[in-house]
Amino acid sequence: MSRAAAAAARAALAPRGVPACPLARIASTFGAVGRVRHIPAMSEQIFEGHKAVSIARLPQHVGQEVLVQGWLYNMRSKGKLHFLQVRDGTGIVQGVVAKGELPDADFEVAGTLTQESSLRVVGVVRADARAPGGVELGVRRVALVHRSEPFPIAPKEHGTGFLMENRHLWLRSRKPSAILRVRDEAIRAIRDFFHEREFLCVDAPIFTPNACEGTSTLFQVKYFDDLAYLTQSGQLYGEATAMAMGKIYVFGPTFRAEKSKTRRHLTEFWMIEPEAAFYDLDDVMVLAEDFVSTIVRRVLENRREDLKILERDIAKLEPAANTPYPRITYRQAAARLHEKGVPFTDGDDFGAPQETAISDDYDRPVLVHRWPAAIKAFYMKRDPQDPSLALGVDMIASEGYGEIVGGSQREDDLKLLQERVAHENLPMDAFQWYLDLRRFGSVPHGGFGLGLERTLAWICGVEHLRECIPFPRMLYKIYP
RNA sequence: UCCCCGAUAGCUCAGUCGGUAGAGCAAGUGACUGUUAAUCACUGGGUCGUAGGUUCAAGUCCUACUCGGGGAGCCA
Repeated sequence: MSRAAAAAARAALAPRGVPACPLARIASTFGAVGRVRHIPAMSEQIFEGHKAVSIARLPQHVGQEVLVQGWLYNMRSKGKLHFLQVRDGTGIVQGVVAKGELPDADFEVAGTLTQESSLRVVGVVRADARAPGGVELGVRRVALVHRSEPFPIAPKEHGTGFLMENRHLWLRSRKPSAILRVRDEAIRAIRDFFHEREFLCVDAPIFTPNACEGTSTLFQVKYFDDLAYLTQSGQLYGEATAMAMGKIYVFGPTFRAEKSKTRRHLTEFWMIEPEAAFYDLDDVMVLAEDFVSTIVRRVLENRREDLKILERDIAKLEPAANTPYPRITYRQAAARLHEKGVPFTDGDDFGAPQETAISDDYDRPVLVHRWPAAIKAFYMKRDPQDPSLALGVDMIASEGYGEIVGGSQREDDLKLLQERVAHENLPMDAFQWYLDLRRFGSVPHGGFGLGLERTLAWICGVEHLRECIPFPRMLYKIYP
């Protein structure tokens, strides 16, 4: 179909009173689409002749009479006026219900609405400087879909324990909704980032026959007549796939059964693990800073309103949208800790206080590389300049949010890797397939893992990791 | 596994020296044509986490347990 013919077809199909090309609006919201080769059938919801419009897109419909479908977030009444705060997941808009401007029966219904009642509202979109979102709705019809029972979460202060017990309902509130939208943006930024750089999305298994790194406590499950574990990392499988496809990433859930009871831990979280053949440690570090800065940039570009709802100090986030990120060695970091008087024993891993002290020196995340091999995983390659060091790198987020990336160049020599497996008392048989990767065309390679929820907690500036996933799984907590 | 803190109305909390249970908000009713967590008036609302102990008397003191929160270790 020629471009002109496509335009004509679009014009013919476009409903009255809306712009001729709905795809143009989608393109502007979701990023550029290529040449439009066909016009998809879009699901449209009509009520009494009015087309449903999401609250986020109301500013594009000023002057039009539209349908909004959603839930009552809050209501205030003033005499013969009702102010309905209606939410639909994309935003909140105020509907002004004035007696005389709609059927009396609808006015009466509006007056008796309870919080979180579901409803359809038809009204005229009008720009109003007093409205927080810039527009409000002059209501012409109110149709109750379901009258809500008293809603447990009043627009008031609540404790985190109570809110988490009602997580299925709390998701409807402003802050959780904003975080879910930022999460969606970050996930799409991640997929776009890797696609643009020719990394293929592959999936690693969730059931695994053995502990990947042999260290963490894992969830045990019955696997027919055997035992299996829920994966703690897709990395080893990622390495195998990278030897097949060159550059890949694994994006999936990860499970840890450790009894960590802090705001920085979940038992189920999402991890993104790129792995690339022919990458050395420097390549891994460049990739990591490029990656994290891209996620930050995308959220700043497309989800600024949500960051405002979250009261995020954007000035503190903006430097992280630019590369390069500072890089220091473990030894330099250790020296700096001593300089600052932070308690620390050389050779140890960093705990939360050490991470915070290191990151406080910079306005963006910092990469700490070349760690003592003794405290790092068996698969990390030794530094040829100093075999006591592993070619590993951690990225520590700013403002005390801690480690968000852990990565390394992998050991690609069969003999050395076998020695490491033996030294760590790992089951050699279970690792034969992994060792095969060093038998058949072994190459230098590396990658890292990024914890999605920790990254989101930092970007959103929220205190608790559990707020960054719709239904968090934590120590002893699995409801709702 | 260890350390610290907490549990009183639907929610957030106060409750003095041990002496018969309080507030704000929410809910219900009513008033008000520009409210932004509206305001005002009235109304209803309690097995003080559970079990035991001390005492004439326990929300309050003691012990154990349960649940929740924070942290250490471990990790992303």
